[in-house]
Amino acid sequence: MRMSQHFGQTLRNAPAEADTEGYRLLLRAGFIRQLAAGIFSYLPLARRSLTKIENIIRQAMNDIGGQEVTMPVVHPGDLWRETGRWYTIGDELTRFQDRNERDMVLAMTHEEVVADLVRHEISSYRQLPRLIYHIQTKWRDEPRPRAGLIRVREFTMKDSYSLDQDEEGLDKQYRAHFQAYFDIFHRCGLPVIAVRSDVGMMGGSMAHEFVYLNEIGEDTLFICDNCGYAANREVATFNRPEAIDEPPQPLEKVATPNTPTIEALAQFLDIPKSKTAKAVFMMATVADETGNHEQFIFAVVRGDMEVNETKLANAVRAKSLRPATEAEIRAIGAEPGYGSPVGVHDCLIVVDTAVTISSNLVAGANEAGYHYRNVNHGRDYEAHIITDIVSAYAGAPCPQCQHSLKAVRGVEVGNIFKLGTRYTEALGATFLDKDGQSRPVVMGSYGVGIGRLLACIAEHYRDENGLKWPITVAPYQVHLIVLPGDETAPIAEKLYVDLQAAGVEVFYDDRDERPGVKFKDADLIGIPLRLTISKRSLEQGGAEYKRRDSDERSIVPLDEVIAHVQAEIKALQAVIDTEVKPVPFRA
RNA sequence: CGGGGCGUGGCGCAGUCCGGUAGCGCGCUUGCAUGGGGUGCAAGAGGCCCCCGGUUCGAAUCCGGGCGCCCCGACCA
Repeated sequence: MRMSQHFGQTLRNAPAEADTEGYRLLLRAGFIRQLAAGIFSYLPLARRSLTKIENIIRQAMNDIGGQEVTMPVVHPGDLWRETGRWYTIGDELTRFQDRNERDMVLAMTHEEVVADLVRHEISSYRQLPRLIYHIQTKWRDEPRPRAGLIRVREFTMKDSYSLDQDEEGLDKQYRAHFQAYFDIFHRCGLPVIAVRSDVGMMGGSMAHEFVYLNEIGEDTLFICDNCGYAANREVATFNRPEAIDEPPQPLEKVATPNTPTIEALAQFLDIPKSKTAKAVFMMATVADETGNHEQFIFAVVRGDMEVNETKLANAVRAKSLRPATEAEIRAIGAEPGYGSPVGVHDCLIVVDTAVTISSNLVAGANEAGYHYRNVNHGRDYEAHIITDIVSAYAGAPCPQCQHSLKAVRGVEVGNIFKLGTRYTEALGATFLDKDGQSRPVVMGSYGVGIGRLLACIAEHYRDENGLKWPITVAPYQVHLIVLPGDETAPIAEKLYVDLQAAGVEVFYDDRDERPGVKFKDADLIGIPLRLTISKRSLEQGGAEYKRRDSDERSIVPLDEVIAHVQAEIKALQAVIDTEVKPVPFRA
């Protein structure tokens, strides 16, 4: 492409809304433009990089047996009613009516359509396993888009769906994706880690996220530097301290004026927070045959720990949780700020395991200004559910090796889910097995956010002058600059033509601009290799060659330029290839 | 949904408190000079001051209502 013909310009000043550096550079270099909150246009440079990313993904998917399809962006609402998600998903699912007043939705994901296809196309075990995928626009009306391309409302995603007879087949395809995803991200030059994650609104039995570790991310992860344990905050566990073998003491009511918080209580009684039990009151929305209803949840955790709402919601199979009101708290016999499970009624008591192995805790007396000393689970109250409902924290002991966990931020660029039969059962997508038995197809779903991946690469490969694309995803391979001089123009023109004829992707700056402008733009756009034809370079015997990631410049004789460039591209590619290697599966 | 900020040529901003001819830098156009790190000089083009209503002789500025964008939180396959 001749830069004189190129659509899109570089900017000296980035628009004010750009807050992360990678986003600023993508705007300044003319890759993307924002149309509305969380809605972007991709200009030619970005489009070329996206196409390369997509093709890397296509190859990886095809390599594990994937077949590309395209599924619609607009779905009938009835299909989403059949799986129940019409009712369970809130405003992030955009609904509208067509001219005949039929309910429609904008696709935020495609499980429904896949299951619908499956029920029409798959009838026999002979047609399984299968893997289909597509690269398609999705719409999620996020409450708060942010950080440029990291969290958007309209986005392109590769999503694949595995179809199997049984769990065993699913596991095989799941593991194939696990490796394929590492291959994809490594070919794009992006370092990622895989972490266990919550299955969330997708439902299912196992899920991993692929995370690019960076402060701009909005996922909090807990990782162990010692053994490699890594998990999303939503599911991260840690090793509970050993039970303190302390004989139960008699229950004792004590006056504790003005101590509605654990902080104040521990200070007032001069005890560590770990010797207290904290009551957290939530209202859970639970669905059963009769529809949705609310259930009061009385969660008990040790005073030094925090309730993890995802874990709690999973423990009680709630669709959603909200804090209980003071009136609701009093209605079960508790008192805000002084609550304990001792003597409450009409609620589901969920107790964290750390509480059940601790004895003689201080807990509320369900009366303002009073607490009980020596509260013991099993003697003073019974839990309905005992499980892990607290968040891991920085410094907590690793569940695998006891080493101290570290909290880090990251961006989720991909995920893999074992869905099971949730969607196929709901839609009646069944097949006949060898024995003639009708069984639901077992599904997995696997996503990669394409734009988000581009944004992460931009964030990772940059310096103070601009972007520095890895060769595999760079919009062009070579940035050719021509500077004024008697012979420079015809030589550069010929080089431009010859490089392209040799299969090299060239971005040719043929504009009438000052040298400084051209060099600044080249650095900003970040194409990996740069060639300059100038009076000076010709005097020195050829073209000046420079890599974006190095300050070294060299002169390459004109008749060797093409071979040199091809060799350099190959060398850069080889560096990427060494990163693409098997990664052991961690469940 | 709660809290905060912002909305003025393409981009970045000043002007708003205290109402009186709409400004600056960058970019853009033209010319001359320059020609290896966003060059210099000169002359230009370009604005429903987010929208609607109100107050006023007069509103970018004051008042009311809306919309949009950004940040923090809530939320988030």
